[in-house]
Order: sequence, then C-alpha cells, then structure tokens
Amino acid sequence: MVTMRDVAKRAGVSIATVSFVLNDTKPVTPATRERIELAMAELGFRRNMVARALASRRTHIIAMAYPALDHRFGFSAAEFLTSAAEAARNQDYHLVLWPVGNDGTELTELVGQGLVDGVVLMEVQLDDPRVAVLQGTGTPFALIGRTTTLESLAHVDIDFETTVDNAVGYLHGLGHRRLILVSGDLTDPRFHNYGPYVRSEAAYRRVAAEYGFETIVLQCADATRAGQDAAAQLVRDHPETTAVLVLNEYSALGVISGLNRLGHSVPADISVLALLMAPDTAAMSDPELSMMRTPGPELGALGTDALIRQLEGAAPLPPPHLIPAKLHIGGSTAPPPG
Amino acid sequence: MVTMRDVAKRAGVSIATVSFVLNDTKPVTPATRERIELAMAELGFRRNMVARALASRRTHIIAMAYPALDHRFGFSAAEFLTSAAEAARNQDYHLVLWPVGNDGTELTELVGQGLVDGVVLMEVQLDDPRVAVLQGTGTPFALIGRTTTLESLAHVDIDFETTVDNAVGYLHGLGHRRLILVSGDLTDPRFHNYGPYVRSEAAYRRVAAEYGFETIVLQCADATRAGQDAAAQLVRDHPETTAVLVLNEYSALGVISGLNRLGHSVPADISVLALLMAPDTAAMSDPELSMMRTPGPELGALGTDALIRQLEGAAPLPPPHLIPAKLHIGGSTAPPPG
DNA sequence: GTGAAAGCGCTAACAA
DNA sequence: TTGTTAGCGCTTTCAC
Repeated sequence: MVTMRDVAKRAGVSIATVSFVLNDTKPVTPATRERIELAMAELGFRRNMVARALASRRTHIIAMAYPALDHRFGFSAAEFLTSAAEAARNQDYHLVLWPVGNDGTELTELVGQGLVDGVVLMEVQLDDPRVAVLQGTGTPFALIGRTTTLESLAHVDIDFETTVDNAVGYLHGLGHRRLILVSGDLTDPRFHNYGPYVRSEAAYRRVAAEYGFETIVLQCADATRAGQDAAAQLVRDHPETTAVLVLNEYSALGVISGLNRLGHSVPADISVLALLMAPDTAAMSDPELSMMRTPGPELGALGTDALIRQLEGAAPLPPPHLIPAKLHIGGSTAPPPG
Repeated sequence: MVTMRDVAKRAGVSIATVSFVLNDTKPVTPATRERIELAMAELGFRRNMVARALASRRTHIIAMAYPALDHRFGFSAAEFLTSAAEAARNQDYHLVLWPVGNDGTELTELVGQGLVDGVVLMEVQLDDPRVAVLQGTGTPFALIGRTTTLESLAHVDIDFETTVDNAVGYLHGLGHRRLILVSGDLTDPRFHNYGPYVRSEAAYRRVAAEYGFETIVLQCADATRAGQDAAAQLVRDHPETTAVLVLNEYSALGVISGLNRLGHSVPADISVLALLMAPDTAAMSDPELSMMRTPGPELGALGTDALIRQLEGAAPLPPPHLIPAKLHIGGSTAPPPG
C-alpha cells in the first residue's frame, strides 16, 4: 500500500505538506504542489479513507437509511437513491443505502459506531421515532419528508398542496366534476401517520371543497390487488365518478387493471391520474398512466445537499424545500364521457 | 464519546483485556469478563468501527456494487439486497448498497480507498470488466451471476437449466406443445453477454429440442412497452402459439397487457409464464403472473456468505452454488384452448 | 490471564 | 510556505 509517507519521501517534502495539497487546507507553492501531485501519480497513491476518518473524525460517508422491511424499495426509492448518491459524490461524500429496520435500534447501532457522518432519512412519518434517535445521538441528518413539528429540522419534501392543486385543476380543465381520491391506508400501522398520506388527503379535501366537488375518499393499501378492489368498490358505490386520483403507485396499477376488468374503459369511460409516481411505474400499466411525477431526483439531491451543508457548517439550504410533482400526461386521462 | 480506555479504567483492567473480550480473541476469566461487560453497559460503550478498521485493516463493510445506471434497481434487486444485508449482519458485517457506474472506474476508486473489505457483484456479464478490476486490486469479491470462465471465482447463480426444464415441463404437463420464448435483448450494449439472457436462451433451445418443440425465440428489451410489442409480433407471426415464456420481468407485464389489448385472453387463449420474477412484480399484472420465482433471497444470502468465507479465510462455500427458480402458479397459465 | 506499548495512515495544531 | 509531532481509538504482539 502506498501511503502519504511514501509520497512525501518521493516528492522530498514532509507528510504534512502532502496532506495540505490533498485537502487544500493550506497554501502550497505551485512548484511543490506539482512535485507532490507527480509523485502521487507515479506511485498510484490513494488516500486511505479509514485513516483519514479516524484522524479527522469525519468518514465522509452518508447513510441513506431505508426502512426496507416496511416500505418496499421500488422505482421511486431508486430514483431518490441515485440522485442522492450523485449529489454526494459531487461534494466528496459517499452516499450508501444502509438497510435498517424502522424501529430505530439498528439506526442507533449504526451511528454509534461512528461509521457515518450523517443520515438522510426517507419515508418519514409525522411522528417518526428515528428522528428522536438521531437527535438523541447528536447525529446530523436531513429528512426527505416531514414530521409534524419540523421547526429547525433540515428537510425537503413534496409540495402536496401544489401537486394536488395542479392535478385537480388538470382534471377540472378536462371537464371532470365527479372525482374520487384513492388514498393510502392509514389504518396500516406501518403507515400510521405517514406524511404523504396525511398531507395529500388533506390537500385534496381542501381543493375539492374549493371547486365545490363532493369529496369522496377511499383508503387503499399500496398493492395492485388492493387497487383492483378499490376499483370495484368505486364502480359499485360511486358509478357517477368520471376521474380517479390515486395516491399510491402500485394501487394505481391495480385501479387501472381493475377498471379494465370490470369493463370500464380507461380513459374513455373514466380517467385515472396517479398523484405520485415514478416514470418506470407509470410505464407498466396499460394504458400508460397519466401522472404527477414524483420529484425524486430533485428531492434526493436537495436532501443530500441539506445534510452536507450541515456537515460542513455552511448556511442552511435555501428554499424552496417543497417541490411539487409535475404533470405528465399519459394515456389514462381524457375528457369525461358524454 | 466513551472509549475502550474509559471502559478499562472503570473495570480496573487494561485496555487490551477489554479488546480481548470484545473480540473474543484471548481467554479471559469469567469474573473479569463480567466486570468489563458491566462497565460497557453502564457507560453505554460502542466500539468505534473506524478505529477498529484502521488497526485491524478490516472495515467489516461489504459493498454490494450495483450498476444503477444500466440496470434498473427493481424489486428483484431489492430482494437480493435485503437478504444479503441480513446475512452480513448475522456475521458481524455491514452490507451496504454502493451505487457505482459500470465502467469499473468508480469501483477502482472505492476499493482503493480501503473503505470496504470486499464486494458482492450483481448483474454480472459473461466478460465483466469489473471482475478484472477487482482481481487487479486484489479485492475479495463474490459474484451473483457468472462470467464465462468462472474457475476459482466465488459465485452463486440461478440454475437456469433446471429452471427452464421445470418451466417447460410444467407447460408441457398442461398440454402445451407450441411455445415461444421472449428472451432479453442481447443487442443492447448494456446487456451484451448478460449471463441470464445467454444461459436461459441456451437452456431453452436445449429443452425445446428435447421435447421436440419448434424453437421460437423473440428478443425483447426489459420494458413493458417492449413486451407489448413482442405480444403483437407473437400474435402476428406465430398465431399458433399457446404458451409464452418471458424472461424479463417488465417485458412479462407488457406481454400480458399486450395480449389483453389484442383481444387474446390470458390464460384462456394463451398462457404466459414468467421465467425469472419477483413476487412483487408478478402481483402487478392482471391476471397475476404464474412465475418461476427468482431465488433472490437465497442468492443474496449465499453470495454474501461466499464472500465472508473468503474474508475470514474459511473454507469456500459448499455446493450447490446454483439455485433454480421455483414455480409459483398464478393466474396466467392454464391448459391450451381446444 | 493480563498488561505495556507499538503501531494502523492520516489530520491538524504549533513551530520554524 | 513547510516541517514536526501528538494524537484519533483500536488491535496485537510480546512480556509478565
């Protein structure tokens, strides 16, 4: 293994000077800098991150803690991860997906071991216990999502208000007046107080009231089968509906196939609009779903930036911290029949 | 921060003794061990993994290097990851998903920094450049998948021969005689020499010949849209087909919806069997797909074990290293019409 | 069975 | 601008 000592010797300088050019922490004459860089290149030097971490007390590793047991890691999550990793890499950090349980104990363990400088938390619940864990241990973290009391917590999230506004506005513009929201299942303990469910449902109730629509909300687990059941219920109990907003990705697939199966043609008879969805998921349905596209790439990058700013003692991330999902018109929406 | 020194002082022993009980590397009197453990508990000691890594030259971190740019990280990959992480945790290792490009340069960087003890490689190509990188740097690694020359490389993989055997056998048992394989798209440079495509297609040709079936193979990208196109082509060019085997997960969804759209009822008119699939994906189609279930959980755990055995200098993983996908009968297969 | 002490490779005062 | 040096918290010989 080539160490800084080897580089220093070859360049005829002290090990400290090598450290200075490596970290750019002190001014160094262009000439010596060049000699050092040459020596590093010739020797194929790669700085040992473990030693650096021990000495500087910064590992430059960020963990994206994903509650893999309770939340399925699908395409949306993959988008968050990829963009977050890229944002981290651009700032000399490693971002890794660290599979942890949701109970917070594994998280405690992880941060206690000093392996990570900070944590990006996904799938946050309004009263998420993991937040308390991280605060308790003094670990820097950023949220993708929000707790109820978000004062002073670094966070980014979807702008549910604007998203729902635009979604309903779009359907209204097409001529729809009888809508229904297929929301998430808040009775499921894993999603108890899950932010996106609570916030988008609240937003929908507000917006529907503003438009003077009757407010109908079904709860539905995030599964294709559950979506099919919701479709059946919808057809049975609310046959006058002309457009459906679906919150969960996989429910949305089920709503489409459920409607198809019941002989309701989408979008001719009824429109379906996904409220939060990744393009890969939308492409799986037939017809391809119209969607409010989850701003995963933006949020992953912003969340990471917010955390790194903390780590570096920089100014907090400037607004906006809330990013709306943008409308992508697919094949599942059209004007109402008649 | 509570260090071993603190624990040692409180227990009235030397720091070395603390290390011995922590790592179980030397015999220690039950009495002193107990004193030490008590002290650790009282102080809330957590050993600093970074210091341990520097001193022992082992980070106890395993990277699952996933080529996120070229291969989409879907439900199957998530299964591998989750089971691998669990297997690692059971043996005092951390397994993390480390997003890297596929060109091998990022991988070189990663292992050069000494942050990981070893690498689990997924989505291996028959002539994968990353293998050379890891061999060049002397990094221990295990493959989930196989290169062409797998001598001496630690690996686990799907048993494509058995999988295809059983898949075709099942369809044959239902009475099907006119099959078609919708394979992957080997002309796509990202999947050039991608093991699963090559091996399952070869297996299929062998098995079809054994049954005396005409061998028809379509190539199809791993996307729902492409699967729909394949369905159209199939209906047009091979209308006598009564059963379709589909290799790619997302193609399979498209084949189903494509057939539905063309007025061919699945499974009444034609059966569809997914050759490699995760349950979550199968549940997304209507009808729910019959599948050969990818042994993701088994392979993730086995691959991790194989690597850890190397790291610990233990005996290599005993066979079997090839695990077949198991048949799960869903709603997309039935006897042929007539 | 336990302790003393020399590192692991690097960072960051402090000196020069 | 550059060098000296004391750690970072732990592992691991080598004595006792």
